[in-house]
Amino acid sequence: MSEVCARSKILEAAGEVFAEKGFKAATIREICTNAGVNLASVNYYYGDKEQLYLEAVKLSHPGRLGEGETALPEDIPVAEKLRVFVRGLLDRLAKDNDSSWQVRLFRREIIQPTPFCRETLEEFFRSRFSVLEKLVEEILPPGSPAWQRRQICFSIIGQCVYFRAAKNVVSMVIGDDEYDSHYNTENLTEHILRFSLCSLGLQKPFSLEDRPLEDRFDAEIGA
Amino acid sequence: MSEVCARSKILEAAGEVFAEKGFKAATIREICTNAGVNLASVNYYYGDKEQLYLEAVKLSHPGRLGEGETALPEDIPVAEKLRVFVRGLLDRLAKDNDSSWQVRLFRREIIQPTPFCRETLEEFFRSRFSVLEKLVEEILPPGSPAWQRRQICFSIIGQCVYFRAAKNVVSMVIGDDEYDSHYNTENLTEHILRFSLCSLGLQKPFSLEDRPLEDRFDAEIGA
DNA sequence: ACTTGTTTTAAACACTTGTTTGAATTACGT
DNA sequence: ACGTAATTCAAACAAGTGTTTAAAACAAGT
Repeated sequence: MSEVCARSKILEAAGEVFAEKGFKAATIREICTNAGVNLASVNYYYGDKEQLYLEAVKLSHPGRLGEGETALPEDIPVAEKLRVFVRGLLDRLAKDNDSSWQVRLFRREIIQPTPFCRETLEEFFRSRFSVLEKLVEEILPPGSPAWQRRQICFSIIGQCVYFRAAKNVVSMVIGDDEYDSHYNTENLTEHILRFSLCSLGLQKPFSLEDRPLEDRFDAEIGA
Repeated sequence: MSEVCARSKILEAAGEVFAEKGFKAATIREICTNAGVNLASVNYYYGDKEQLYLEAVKLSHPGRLGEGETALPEDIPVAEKLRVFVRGLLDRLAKDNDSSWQVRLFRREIIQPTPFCRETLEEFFRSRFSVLEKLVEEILPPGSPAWQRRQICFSIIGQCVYFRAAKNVVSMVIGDDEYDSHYNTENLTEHILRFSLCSLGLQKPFSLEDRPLEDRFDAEIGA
């Protein structure tokens, strides 16, 4: 198609294949075929497969992209900020994502980090996590311990990741119909947000009245 | 050590190696070496690698083991039942588990199912899920839609799976010290249980008083 | 002791993988 | 046009994989 040099053609094809199959299952032969270059070109331009993968992941880093999603709107209620965060994360993790390989490859690294680019990912995780942590800190009472705050953050993140990563398991249990109708990004955002806001006391719990009180609030847990 | 036939020696060694490295990365050569049998024995006794894996997974199925953890105690409050469920799941998913390869191999299949034994797993998932679903049904108001109930179930399961499966990410963000002190099975059980019970209205939310009310309950979400 | 069927063995096969090689081709400055 | 460097290419290499083979060793029945 485009008249670009072989080096970038390789990287483009490699990103696509790596995003599709992962590091191990992707083969240099397929990458070179798709790129329309000779088999030896990968080693000529990038040294070996591992360095090629690292270059691809570096290019997939959202910091390098102009997505600028790390900044949350300022002048909205904290619950709304949380919704933006949850939807953003779900979007990024969306399985049926026909977006660029950068997004898909980076999602791969989020869900199953390879040992090659640990530091590249670590920086991303920390920065994203701190956004959520500040958000939860706004909600929790001032005296709350930091470890508890972080556990809550991971509970929120965990739901997002699980719903996306375990699509197979979910649809295996509930069937494809219900999955299609209740597990798109919109549905999941609302559910996870509500589930989490209830815990945080910003929304009424799923079950409030119309239940007998004898077995309510009587689990001797925590405080 | 023990004087058993080659067939079972292979299965034993295979279970160990499969649990450690997964299907793809495990090699027949390593299995046979560990079992102390000839390389060709796997194909002689089991046909091929795939069938051997399937036999190992079948043997790892908790239904086949005498663990009998599917039955929850009857005469305890529903919140306690949920705790038993959560702890049981966390136990089964525990990363640093020096237990038998059966448990570790089955955990592997739970987190990353291989296409080989889909039906074997499907039965397990459904049965376990229905236990949790009945439990949640007890808590929710009678009119609640089924899809919502199931979403809640997956939110609970998702937390358990994520905290266990994403240990690398978690400790990468918060450091090993905090992980060791606040993310063992006991801590996680209490946290996930509380986070979930809050949502379900069986426990007071993390934040109730001592916060300004202006940004509380004002997210126009759900009902 | 001989036969028959089962198990074990070493070797090879067929295939895929990442990587290297050395010659052929191209690009480009002089 | 020439010469040098960069690039491309087909081919092979080396290591690893699951699998097959055919002969050897063994066990058991008669």
